[in-house]
Amino acid sequence: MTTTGPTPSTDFIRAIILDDLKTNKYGGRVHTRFPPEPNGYLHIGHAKSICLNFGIARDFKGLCNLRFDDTNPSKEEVEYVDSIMEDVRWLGFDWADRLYYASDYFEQIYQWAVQMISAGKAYVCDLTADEVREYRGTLTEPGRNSPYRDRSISENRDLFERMRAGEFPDGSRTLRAKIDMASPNLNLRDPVMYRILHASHHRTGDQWCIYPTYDFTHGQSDSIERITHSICTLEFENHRPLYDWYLRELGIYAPQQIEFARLNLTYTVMSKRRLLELVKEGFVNGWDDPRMPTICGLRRRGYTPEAIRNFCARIGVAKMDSVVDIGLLEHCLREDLNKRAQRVMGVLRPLRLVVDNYPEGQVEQMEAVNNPEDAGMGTRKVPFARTLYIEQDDFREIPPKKYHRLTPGQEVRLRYAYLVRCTSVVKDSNSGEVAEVHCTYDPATRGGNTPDGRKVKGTIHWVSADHAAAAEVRLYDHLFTKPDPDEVAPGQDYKANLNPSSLERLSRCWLEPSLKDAAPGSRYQLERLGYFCVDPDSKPGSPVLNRTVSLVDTWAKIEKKGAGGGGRGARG
RNA sequence: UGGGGAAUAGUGUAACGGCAGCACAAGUGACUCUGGAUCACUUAGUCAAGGUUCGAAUCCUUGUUCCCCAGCCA
Repeated sequence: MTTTGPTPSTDFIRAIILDDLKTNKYGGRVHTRFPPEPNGYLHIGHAKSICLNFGIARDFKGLCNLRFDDTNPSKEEVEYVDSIMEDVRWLGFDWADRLYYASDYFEQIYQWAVQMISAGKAYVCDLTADEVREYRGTLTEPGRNSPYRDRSISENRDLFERMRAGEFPDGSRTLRAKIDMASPNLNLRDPVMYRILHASHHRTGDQWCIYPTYDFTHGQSDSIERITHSICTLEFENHRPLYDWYLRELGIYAPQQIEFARLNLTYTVMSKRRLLELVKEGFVNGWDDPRMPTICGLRRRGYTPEAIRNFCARIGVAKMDSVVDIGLLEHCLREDLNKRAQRVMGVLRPLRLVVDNYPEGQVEQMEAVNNPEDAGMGTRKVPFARTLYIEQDDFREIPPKKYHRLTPGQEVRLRYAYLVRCTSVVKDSNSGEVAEVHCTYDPATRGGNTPDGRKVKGTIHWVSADHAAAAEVRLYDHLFTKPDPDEVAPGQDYKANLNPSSLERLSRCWLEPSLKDAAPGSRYQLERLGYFCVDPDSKPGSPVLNRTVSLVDTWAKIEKKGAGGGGRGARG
């Protein structure tokens, strides 16, 4: 906090904690928890919560638990708990030996339910789900008491015991809190505490056929773990009075719940329901599809934990519903990758370039800088020869205004190699498209230097045709075409805004030879193109690259602005 | 039409009765062997109307808009 750089101002939650520390509210303790339900993969929204909870523990020298809120056996699976642990760890956080499951507390929670019954604060209700809804009333009308509300304590105890023993079918009865059917807060209209569910639980197996609801579990779990600050999202604000009521009636330790606004991002969706739908209906290739906002998707895309953590620090924490520009996430990514990614050359859409006056069969090893931002990363050799590939975009027979690249008569620099001047083009006899470009080089400019001090506006990348490694490159764009995917015509849903070109596969790309056996997961900057990472689909000798994010493209902006004037792409 | 929340540049977020600041985005220029990076500069804001005060984004009143709640989901 007292070191260099702008001091991040404390968010409203840290302000509360600071204050609690001052008043010694929890004896100087700060103990938070990250409580996911294992019913899906973690996404960038969870990362915000993870950074908040673990970050607070780190900042205040406190602790943060990982606890699975696994109270609904019908939706939860081990696959999800494994992935959640992997993702939290990958993000750089450690719960040490404090891994908990709400299901570990089932017996205690059951005993608390019995205690509530004995105190006359809970009853077994025989109403069906539909009837419960009817009796609940509406937003503006009070509800009515259940006809089973005044059962005797002993009858309630007996019935609840028999619920546990499995005597009743699913949905036939519930245990309900006896609070107030006229409460303006619907959560307080005799909420369900236990439901009958003959389902196998991922941890407790068939030990139980009744399961506590989240509402009757969450506060108590926090209480058992002596959580001081129970941080959750806004939609649980209405539930806080209920949690407080349970804790007070039970007479047990009560943490302080603080709600913050969940993260929303432009051009994507964040709800688990929707992400599941995209996976199940095949709109993406699994939870770790690089287009997904899931942590594993971002990881496969090439995101770094540092970039995600930095993003979470920059978006702040508040109670206002908001939508963060995905451009900020991309900015944080570029900022991190710029510092650490090794530079290499690769051509995505190849166009043959023949250097006519370069000796046939000659090969020179050109020295290239690995990272201009970090001299410590050293240099490497890149082979140069007579026949090269350059990017189709880097040649125009009829150049638009301000075009600095290769064009008949104009000189450009081949990065780290030589200055060349285009002399002629060869066109495909059928399509009429440019198939090959011929040029001559200036031997005095070896390494890309200009001994005579002459200025060259354009520098383009290249690979030697005989030495390059063939690769597949996958380009990604936003998953949705609109910043707000919910902006649809009547009768349509968010899927109508799915971006049909969110994935583009280029199968005939050429990379400099050093990338031939690049390890999956490693990240590079392909100069002038963007940041890429090696996908697990790669086979030895045939790499597959994902474009993590493009470089800021000033030329594209200029070209777009001048639209209507400049000629279109050479590749059509 | 019940209850609970929230409103500050295009976006996100500070300022806690005392000069409305920062970041991203956008724009302009410098520099450059990546049209990258970097640097400099510019545009742009307190939901509205009243009130209290020497002084209001901040306190009070009224209004407006948006979000959440009628799962035996979390």
